[in-house]
Amino acid sequence: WCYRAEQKFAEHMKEKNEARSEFAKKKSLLEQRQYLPIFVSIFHLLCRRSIQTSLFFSFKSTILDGRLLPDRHSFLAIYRDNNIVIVVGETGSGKTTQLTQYLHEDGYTSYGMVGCTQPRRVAAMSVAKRVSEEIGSNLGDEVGYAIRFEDCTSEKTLIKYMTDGILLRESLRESDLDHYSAVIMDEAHERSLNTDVLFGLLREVVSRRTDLKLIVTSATMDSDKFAAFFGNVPIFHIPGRTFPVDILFSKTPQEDYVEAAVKQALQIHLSGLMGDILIFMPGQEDIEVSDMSGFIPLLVAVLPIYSQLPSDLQAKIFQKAPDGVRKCIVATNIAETSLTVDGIMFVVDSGYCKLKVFNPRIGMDALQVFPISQANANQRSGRAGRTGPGQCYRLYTQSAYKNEMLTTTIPEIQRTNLANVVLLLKSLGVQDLLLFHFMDPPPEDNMLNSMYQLWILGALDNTGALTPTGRLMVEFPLDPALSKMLIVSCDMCCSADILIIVSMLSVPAIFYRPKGREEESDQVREKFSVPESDHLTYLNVYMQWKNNNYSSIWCNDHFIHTKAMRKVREVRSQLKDIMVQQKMNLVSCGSDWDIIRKCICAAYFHQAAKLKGIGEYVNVRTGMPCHLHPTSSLFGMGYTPDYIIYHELVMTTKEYMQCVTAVDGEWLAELGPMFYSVKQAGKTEERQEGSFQFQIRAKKLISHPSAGFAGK
DNA sequence: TTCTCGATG
Repeated sequence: WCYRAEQKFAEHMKEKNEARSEFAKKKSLLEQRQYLPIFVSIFHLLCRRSIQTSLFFSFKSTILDGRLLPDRHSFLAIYRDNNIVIVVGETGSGKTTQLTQYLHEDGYTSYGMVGCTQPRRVAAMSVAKRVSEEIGSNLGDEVGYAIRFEDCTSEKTLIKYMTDGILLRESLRESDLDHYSAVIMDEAHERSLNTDVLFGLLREVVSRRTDLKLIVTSATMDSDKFAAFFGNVPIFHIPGRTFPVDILFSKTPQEDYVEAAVKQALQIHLSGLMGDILIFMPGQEDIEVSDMSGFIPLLVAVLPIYSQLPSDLQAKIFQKAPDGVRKCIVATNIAETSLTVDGIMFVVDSGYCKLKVFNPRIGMDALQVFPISQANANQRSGRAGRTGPGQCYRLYTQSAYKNEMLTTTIPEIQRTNLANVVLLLKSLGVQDLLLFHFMDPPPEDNMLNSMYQLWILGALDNTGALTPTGRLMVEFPLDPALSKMLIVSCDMCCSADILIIVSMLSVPAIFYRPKGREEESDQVREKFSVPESDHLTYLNVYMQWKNNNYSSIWCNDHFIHTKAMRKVREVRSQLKDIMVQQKMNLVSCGSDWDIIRKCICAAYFHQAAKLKGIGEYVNVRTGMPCHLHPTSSLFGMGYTPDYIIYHELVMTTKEYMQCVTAVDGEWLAELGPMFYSVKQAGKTEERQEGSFQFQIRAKKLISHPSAGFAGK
């Protein structure tokens, strides 16, 4: 009974509604709601302190009545007495759709909205749609949602679903969140960057506003930690409805996880058991390399899925395979949380994932393969138990799981560049960032480095306070250096052009390089190439796309991701609105591309490299060798400028600079005087014309500002 | 001469 209910409820999350379940057709929405575990089952309350009394009464009344009362009553009773509650809601418990409605039904929406945050946009949209149907109103009236680029709420809205990033932005405008009577932070156990910042902020807001209620959802394993962080608050457990999954560990460690995964999938297939297979791999490359050719005569549809895959190919994993054909989906961790495929009976888990880790000391990201955490492993195996009992084959030993894996993944806030977080907190008036209450504080090094970077960009002054430039930078949903570039471009009269470049840089992967057609796509890409700059190459691509009426056919013909370009246009339009609002003028410099390069230099002078040898560069400040990425316009051309700036430094197989632009040495000294000085070199034999030659040297900083504002 | 895990504003 339980299993069937879960199966049916899974239906409502599907984007396409044509296959509405019989359950959904027969039962009214109210009846469906009452089937949910959150409504009918007993809450297991691990209570603390004074909460015990109120819990006692609510359970007592349950028993007195002689039947199981819907435990929403005991939940609401506890909630009335506590400003913050942790809810452990397992998959299929109904917490996401029901908690908001309970609060609404209990009168909380009479003095403000009930807000519910989600880490992902699709979730915010689809849940809002479902809840508006349950309440019986049009989406956008009583129940609405807000995500970037789309605000589907009105003055009537009482229940608002949104991404956590939106709530964070709202707190900039209204730091006490006065519009809300209650906030539910859903999927908080995923610990997104925004969630972690909101944790610290909301903890303060609740202490200031005694009428604001907060619910934080968590996974079982970190509920105690969450409760402690918010001040020993009560924890509710709501059971879920999923099918049992057999977990099978590898007896010995696997050396080659790709090969092991393929073998395991074949073995499952030959076992004669029915059901689709989902394989978790760390990255796109492993997925493409996975040689499933042994499957072809055996009636298996091998389907790759990763975020960079064009959407028409992505859609294939949701299509029903022909009769008698088994689907074998090979996925990155996109299939862990972001998308759900029904009918998976077998999961094969490589035990690895790719993560970006930031090294503040050298300002470099590294994209590395790491063992997954136990939480990841459980999430992956759970994917086999959504529509029936399943099996999960883990390509690692039980001892590796127990002894080598972390219980949970290191939260993003501890492994990312914090410049944006620091800027946001500064603008929210947080004086001493090192004392800000993070659940898991980021490394101090990282915080100081981010403050330093903001000082370089002129967003913070010598005392660590926000400057007018910094205040303007916060307005943009961009990384600080990109905001800075946009602001500077107004004075340099190339804002319309920089606006496009900034928008292009805000979107991943413009160029598409399909397997088997690498050379062909490289040749097409070269046609867009501006020899001295990848930034200008991007501008060129956008202008040509615009001249071709933003055509998607044109994109396909030129190996350009249509989806990415559409997003560029959306971002551009949003940024333009903010510029208009901030009274920043929009002007193009036409074909004077030197101005554009100088403008880029004004915001990125801190990421400069100097030519050393043929096609080899070293970082001007650190002396560290770094390489042009083979996708760069400057790569392999005869043209090797003395100085370049880079947008990003990523360590993969080597230290690669991604997106570079040639700059004049004098610009570096002019725009980044805290780093560079111009030194007049003596005439040397090799140099002709006797002209001054400039040597840009990294200058030792006279005063390191972090010393000044570490404590303040 | 390489490849970008996943999300967000």
